[in-house]
Amino acid sequence: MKVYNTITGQKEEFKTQEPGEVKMYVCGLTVQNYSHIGHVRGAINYDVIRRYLRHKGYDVNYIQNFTDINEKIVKRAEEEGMAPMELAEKYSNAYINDLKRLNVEMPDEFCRVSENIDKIIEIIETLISKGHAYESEGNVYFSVESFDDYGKLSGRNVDEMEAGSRVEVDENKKHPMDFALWKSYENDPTWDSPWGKGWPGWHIECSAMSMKYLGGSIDIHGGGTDLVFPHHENEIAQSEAYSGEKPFVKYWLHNGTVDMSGEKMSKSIGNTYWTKDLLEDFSSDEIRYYILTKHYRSPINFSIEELKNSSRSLKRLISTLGQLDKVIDNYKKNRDNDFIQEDFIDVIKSHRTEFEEAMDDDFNTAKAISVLHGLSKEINSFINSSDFKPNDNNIFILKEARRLFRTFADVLGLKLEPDLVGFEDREKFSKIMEILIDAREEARDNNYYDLADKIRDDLDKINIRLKDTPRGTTWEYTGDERDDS
RNA sequence: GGCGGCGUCGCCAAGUGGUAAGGCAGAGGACUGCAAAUCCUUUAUCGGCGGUUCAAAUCCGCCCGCCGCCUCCA
Repeated sequence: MKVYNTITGQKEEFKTQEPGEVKMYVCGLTVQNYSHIGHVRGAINYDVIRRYLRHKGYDVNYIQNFTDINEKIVKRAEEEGMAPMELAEKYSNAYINDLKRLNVEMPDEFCRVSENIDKIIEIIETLISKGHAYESEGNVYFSVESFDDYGKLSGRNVDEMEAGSRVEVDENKKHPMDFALWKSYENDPTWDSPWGKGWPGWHIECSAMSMKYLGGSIDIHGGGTDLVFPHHENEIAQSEAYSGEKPFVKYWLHNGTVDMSGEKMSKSIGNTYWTKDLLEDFSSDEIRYYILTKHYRSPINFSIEELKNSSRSLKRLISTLGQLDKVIDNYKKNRDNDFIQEDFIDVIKSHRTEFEEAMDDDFNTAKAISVLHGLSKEINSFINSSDFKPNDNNIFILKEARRLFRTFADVLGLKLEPDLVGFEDREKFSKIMEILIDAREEARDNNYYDLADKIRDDLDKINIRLKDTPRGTTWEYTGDERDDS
């Protein structure tokens, strides 16, 4: 398995420090507002990476943080008229809810800055005693000049950067690139520290928490590409200066951002798509599928139009699985085993290999999904071929195919279930459909096509589509048809 | 100005040296009472120019266009 490592700029063979175990830390978000499609894109990318690592047999320990205290949270709390910690609680819960609705598995642990102040203080104290940090007016700064490797992740050189060219340099800093480990702050919420009341700087939290929850050196550290500098660069500096252990992180993974019509989506531009709103109109499968048909490192130029387009592609997979279920579930014991297509087993096996090869190559979900489409086509051909007969052998083969299909879907976190909104009592509903289909069958047998077509057309209007197949009529709920206008 | 990325069929998108995956949309055909679904067939030489090579979308150089980071950001 190969993984693209930001720090080397290359795909590297993936080897964990402890055989069979992966220590993975992903930067979460500052819980100051609802999550948007960009946040969730990362969450889905890392969710799939985690699922795939587990599929490969790794035991994955996955930690994600919440930044629950900083200037922005305080500001937002004022706007919403609540206490900062209350606001953080509100939006972290909202985020967790978004993740659940998107079928994103929960991390093994969510860690919060506010709960780890002790560890942060301990690290800062050590950094000061080692000469990597200094205190000034109640603030503590990390000295970038004290750390020779500074810039190794983002490929920057301290001297060449125009620090302060766009932002005023804090006069307490010895070097313009120095960054805060501890910030002096008077009003609540604050924590006591050897340097007075205040709170941690932004970058130190991830160093502290990844070390505390996962141990010294970790295998995978993920986040958006917009975190490479300065956040992750600073994390490396702090962590390695603190522990003396290198590397702090073995593989740095960065997912691309979600842009809006060529512009980066951001709150300041106001072109944000909130996750909760998207979930009103699209299923978790539709959102995940859309995201996963693009490589995790590529930027996504988001548009509703494209999301709809990719939904049509997703439907194809759902439909295949639906057919598979029907053929298998309707099968009744049968001794007629003369049609056996042994080589279909090989077809299934080769798709398994292809899928894994795609995922082994830096989690190429786009390619993996195309393998799924290939398998879908094979299954459809098999089931719909004129000489297909559901007998013991063929049903056995189809069950294998279904199992593989499901396995792939699970790795991608796709449910591939038909949209049944409004049909909660499905069993009863199915019986009603049977009655309708029978009645229409009879109409057709007697050449009452007008009536038969009326039944079909009327059902279509309420998003139920009938399909006349060689083995009888089936129905499916097509979901709310969305206008493309 | 510095660092990084991108430009592949109408649209989305894989593909990092061996002669262009897949999906959507389109066209033709099979199936159907007609449909739908499904299946089959069909549509590109890879932003431009030059170079390296037996061989390049893939490597190198230059140019054009777009974007991200350098400030909080997933």
